[in-house]
Amino acid sequence: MKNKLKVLRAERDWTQAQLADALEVSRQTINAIEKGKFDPSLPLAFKAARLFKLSIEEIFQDEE
Amino acid sequence: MKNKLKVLRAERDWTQAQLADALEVSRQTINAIEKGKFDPSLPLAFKAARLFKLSIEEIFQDEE
DNA sequence: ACTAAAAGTTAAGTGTGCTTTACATCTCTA
DNA sequence: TAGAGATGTAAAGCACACTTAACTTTTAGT
Repeated sequence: MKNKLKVLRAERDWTQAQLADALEVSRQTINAIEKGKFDPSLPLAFKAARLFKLSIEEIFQDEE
Repeated sequence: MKNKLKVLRAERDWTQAQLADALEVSRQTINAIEKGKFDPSLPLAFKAARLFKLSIEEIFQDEE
């Protein structure tokens, strides 16, 4: 599962910690998701979509 | 997390077991998701979206 | 009413999403 | 070059996504 969190953060000049705060998860969780260590839960994906005003599919891309 | 799996199944006249097969999960998993016992993982949500040719948001609705 | 298939439910087990704590590395600027 | 903020990484632990197996209840056809 790929994702655009790092780019979306960069566009807004946010740190991992700031994004973590906005999504109410730990900084390590954001780091791990950005680095592809694991996939977010569906509720967390929805939260990110709401935050960035994008669809889940625009933020996260299934690699088959 | 609400979802339209039961309706989408009904439209196609599929059983829970058939949908489970198509999504490569157990029948109990489909039942539990339909009954709202837990949320699917993001990869499983993507798989369902591909299967039904719908967006994740069209199948699963976050209730806040 | 019988039967069979479908749906519902429960219990015990495995893997992973996410946590806290802690420490290491990188980058920038004073 | 020292220090601060940002990022990366690791370990231990908890909650939940998902499994298999087994059983009960509902639904529909004959």
